[in-house]
Amino acid sequence: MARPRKEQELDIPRRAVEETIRLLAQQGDFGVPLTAVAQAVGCTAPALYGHFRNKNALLRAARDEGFGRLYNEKFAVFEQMRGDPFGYLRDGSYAYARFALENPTLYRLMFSPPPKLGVSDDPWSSEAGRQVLSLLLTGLRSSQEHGYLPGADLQRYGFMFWSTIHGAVSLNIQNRLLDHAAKWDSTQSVIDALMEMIAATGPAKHPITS
Amino acid sequence: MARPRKEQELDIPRRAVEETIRLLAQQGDFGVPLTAVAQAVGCTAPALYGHFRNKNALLRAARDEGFGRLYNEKFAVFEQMRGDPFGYLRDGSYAYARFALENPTLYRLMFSPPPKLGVSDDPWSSEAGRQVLSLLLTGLRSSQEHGYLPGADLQRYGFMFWSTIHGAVSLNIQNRLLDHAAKWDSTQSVIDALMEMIAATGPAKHPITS
DNA sequence: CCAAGAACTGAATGACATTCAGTTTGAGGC
DNA sequence: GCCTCAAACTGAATGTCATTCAGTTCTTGG
Repeated sequence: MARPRKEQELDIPRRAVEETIRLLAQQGDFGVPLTAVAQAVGCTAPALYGHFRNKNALLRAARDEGFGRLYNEKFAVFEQMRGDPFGYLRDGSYAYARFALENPTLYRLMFSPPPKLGVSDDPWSSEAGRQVLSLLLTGLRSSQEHGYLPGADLQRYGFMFWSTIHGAVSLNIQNRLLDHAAKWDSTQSVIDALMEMIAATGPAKHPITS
Repeated sequence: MARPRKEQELDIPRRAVEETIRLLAQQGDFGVPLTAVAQAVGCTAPALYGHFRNKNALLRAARDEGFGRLYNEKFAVFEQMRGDPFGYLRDGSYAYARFALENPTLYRLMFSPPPKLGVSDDPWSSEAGRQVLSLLLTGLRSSQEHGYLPGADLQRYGFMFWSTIHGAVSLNIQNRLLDHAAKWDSTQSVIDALMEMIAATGPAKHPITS
């Protein structure tokens, strides 16, 4: 058996990424054997080398796919929330956190990749992350136009905003003493506190204390 | 050559941890070969198994040592800042950020360890992290006694505070497009913004805008 | 001085990633 | 329909570690 017949042809690149993400979640670790991916796809390990330079390239592809999925989820919320930038900031953050907590290993691959992935060597790899950030900045800019964060340096606040949520999500993912619900509550509490602070700067529609 | 003579006896456990941390920093990756650690220590790889159950145990020890060093640095600032809780929060955060940016790989090992380390299986492993957090909470409590954050839920704000700094540090460590100075500036900016927010809740000694 | 055990070492073993030569199939030219 | 070639794989190495184990050499208590 060598080259497969047309009927059995399978879209290895796409399926490999898909299965890698699935195995990443299943094993909770980046150390997924290429052999396991190949088996899940239905080919042998060397066959993957026809589509990816090496294992790192496959993980990079999975990472990019992760950014794509995260962007899509955030973008869906964005579309749904047109006209309510404050609501977008809140629900977009929830969506972000939910994605992270539901795909912890993929999230770790996206934001704490092992340096050997050579992520920074590839100009495309940070591009997806930048898109996610730009979505946040758009939300902040709109919020500012609606009276929130008057006079604030959005670049600066945007990074702080992202840092807070990324930090909360990371710490909660890492803390294995908490179950899923507890992680979510803890993360949501941080997001809510953040939103309260922003609300406090706004046109006084949202009261500071409940 | 088998058992070493007393003169050549070397404190393998301590030296192994030390060299592991050094190699971690040098290689910028958790994938430090045990052989390399052994060579740096001056013994063979199997000799390490007399002191650590396996490589993960060695990495856990390095991680604990990292928490110890971080705690020491924060504690030094704490002692130095007695009577100025707001100053402690600021300088303690700087110390935390400096530690993270100067030991990026060790920091990653401490806060984004590969799950296979089995970190959560060991009740001691989170203890050190908890001490660092309790130092922060003490700072917040003192700040509250001095008039800042009136009525705030410290547990909640403490976690948010930590999340923000951890997030900023993590994102900056990960961004390889920035050089060391730029990472530091970016992180400091986040800390300053955070401190401004806390100052704004205080006894009006610290003006909100510069 | 001796026995027992401590502390290592060198030589396997085993899991993977990665490479390579060889095989089979799809497609285009005739 | 047949032939040739490149594409797409496969099975069998190779190399890099982590980990184990049997065997060797010190140290120490008697």
